[in-house]
Amino acid sequence: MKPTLQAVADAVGVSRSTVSNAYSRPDQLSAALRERILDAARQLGYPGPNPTARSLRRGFVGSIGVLFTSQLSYAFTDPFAVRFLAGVGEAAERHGTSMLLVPLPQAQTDARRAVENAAVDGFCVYCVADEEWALDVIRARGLPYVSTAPRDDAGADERFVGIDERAAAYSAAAHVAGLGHRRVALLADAVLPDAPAGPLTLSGPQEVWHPTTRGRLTGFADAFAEVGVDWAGLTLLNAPGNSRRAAAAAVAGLFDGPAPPTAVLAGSDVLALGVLDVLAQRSDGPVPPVSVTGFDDVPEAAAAGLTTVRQPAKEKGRIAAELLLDPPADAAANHVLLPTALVVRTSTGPVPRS
Amino acid sequence: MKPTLQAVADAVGVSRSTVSNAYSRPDQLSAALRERILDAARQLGYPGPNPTARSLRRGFVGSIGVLFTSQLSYAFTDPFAVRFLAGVGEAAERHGTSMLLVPLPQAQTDARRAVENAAVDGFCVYCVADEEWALDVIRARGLPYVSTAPRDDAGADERFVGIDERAAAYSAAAHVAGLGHRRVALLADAVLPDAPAGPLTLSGPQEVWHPTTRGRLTGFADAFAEVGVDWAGLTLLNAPGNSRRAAAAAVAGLFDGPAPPTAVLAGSDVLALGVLDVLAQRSDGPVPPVSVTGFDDVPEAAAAGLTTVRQPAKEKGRIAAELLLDPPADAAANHVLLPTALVVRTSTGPVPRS
DNA sequence: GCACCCCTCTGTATCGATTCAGACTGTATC
DNA sequence: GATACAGTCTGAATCGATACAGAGGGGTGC
Repeated sequence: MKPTLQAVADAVGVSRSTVSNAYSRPDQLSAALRERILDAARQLGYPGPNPTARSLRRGFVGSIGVLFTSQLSYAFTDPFAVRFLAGVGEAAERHGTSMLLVPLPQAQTDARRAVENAAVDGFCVYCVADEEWALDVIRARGLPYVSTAPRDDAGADERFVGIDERAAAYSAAAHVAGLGHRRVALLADAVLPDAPAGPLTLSGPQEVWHPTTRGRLTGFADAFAEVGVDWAGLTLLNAPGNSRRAAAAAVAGLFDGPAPPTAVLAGSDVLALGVLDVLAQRSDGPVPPVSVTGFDDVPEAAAAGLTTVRQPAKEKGRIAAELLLDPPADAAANHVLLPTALVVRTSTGPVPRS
Repeated sequence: MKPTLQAVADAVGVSRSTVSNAYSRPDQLSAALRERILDAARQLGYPGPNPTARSLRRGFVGSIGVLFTSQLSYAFTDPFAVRFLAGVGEAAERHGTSMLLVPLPQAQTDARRAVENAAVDGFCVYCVADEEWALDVIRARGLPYVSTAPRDDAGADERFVGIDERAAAYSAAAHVAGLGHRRVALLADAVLPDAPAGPLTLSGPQEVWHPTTRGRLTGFADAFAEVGVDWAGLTLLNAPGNSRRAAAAAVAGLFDGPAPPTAVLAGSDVLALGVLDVLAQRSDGPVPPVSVTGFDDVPEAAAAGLTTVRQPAKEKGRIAAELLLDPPADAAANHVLLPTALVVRTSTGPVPRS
């Protein structure tokens, strides 16, 4: 039987309240008595107030949840997610708050249950898929949250940190279009739920499922529309799972046709790197170079010479947590749009003369 | 006022127990009543049993803590730590358990408090510094834990997952020694607490502070002792913080003397990569190449051509969590030693003839 | 000398659930 | 027809703390 606060109280001969105060409100009792209590606690092996009981009574937990709407293990595989987590961790650390990483089971019901059961004071929702149901649960629990994906029906007061996905993507596509590319493939994760890796036909970017992906593809499309390439003229590829492997699977056979694309615009660096992997392995004779762009500017991108759109990953995490832990009084400040920048490296170049 | 379980009970006209059972033990009531209760709950906006209250009564929380005895943000910066976390996450996911990342404040007292206050069922202790005090707290709380650093006074039944640090380090050093190197520098983190970056004099590896570092340096020393280079003949460098920058600071000026080392053995890949950074920038005329080895075989190591000792990072995390969540009946199986392998790449070579 | 206040400490109510022994009903067993 | 038993549901006890009003004693101001 582990000693309780009551046991310490009995040992010292004071009331339970006083022992509690010795731990949580030292100013409420004399220093001498406090020392006696702490000594007795040490003697008894009392490890301090039970965190769970304390949370129940106090009404808060002292930790924030980070929700990935996908495998938790994914979070550590994706370099962008890792940097995001680093930012969250930094802010949490500063506030003396812990981070709870909540894995979501595959089954919808269990996943719901997981969000319902998480002992946290709020959530940073990092969306890699549809998250509406999760937000419903969080709202029902009356917990605050910060979202990182644009949502169509977001209330004005809803806390959000993100970027202008469309404009950011536009900048990359405009760069590629400016280099003369007209036969172009767009590669992205979560274009449609449950679609396999490979080509996909949609009547327009507005049909794209995931809001982040939708924003980026819209930006790509807009830039090419301006140079006379409409949506139907672009090749759309789905790469479910946002991994190098998924990218490789998605572009399989892409360059073997009679008029292969001269550029691939990817919705993330990870996908772009996957494409570069594939291109690097195509050493079957002299092939005209293919331009590739990514998105995020993860650390690996620089080494690979990848042209990409930089967004401040760590900053995003930091601000998300900050918005949760220390919300600004001004409601407008709850909606943060971060800057992005096109980073041109060696993976893009002019269209080769064929 | 958020609805409680009692409110739902009142609405339906049943006892609190029955509502509780509707959520936690569906077999304890008729399906019809259960539906009525769940409906009422939905109507009232009751989000399910309060996790904290549930944990208090049930006696467990459903999450495990991961303790880094350093800045939490470090955990996401160090590629080895990230892979370790990925492993923990994988196991946690499989067990439907959440992971709580606990940031430790600088101040000793606050750090103690943080471990005392973490609402978890057990700890994976990832040590980057002295952790004895943390283990004391955890034991006082009566919580199970898994350690990943060798401890001298570890009980036989103490759960542990790690590698044979000495033997692993020995293999790297023997390789370098076999290449003919005799003027060698050893570079490591946490050689002594609070020591600045740079050279350090110790009478032997047994004086090294951190047990992991101690094991590795002992292995290095053993290999060189066998070829006639004793401890005093080796240059010891401290790189506090285990970062590329720390490595760069530690080796500053190292190669400018009359008889610079021809090889640097680092206690981690991150440090080794820092050394390679420095060497790459020394383009001041033709310098004889310096052999460098790392430790861990993080993803970046391969790209850099770094000779290193591979240890299964993700596996380590996975097994640590597994040991915690599903301890083997056999006490001996609580002590897991993982295999390591020397991976020879291009960063090591024979001593240049001068 | 009285009123007032501050400093310490106590006692009770409360946070929101789960547990478990039992009450009650209806059905199967012999 | 009595006994046993399975299936449902209830009530009180309990998990381990914190909050808050207030009691009691000593000091201060006037």
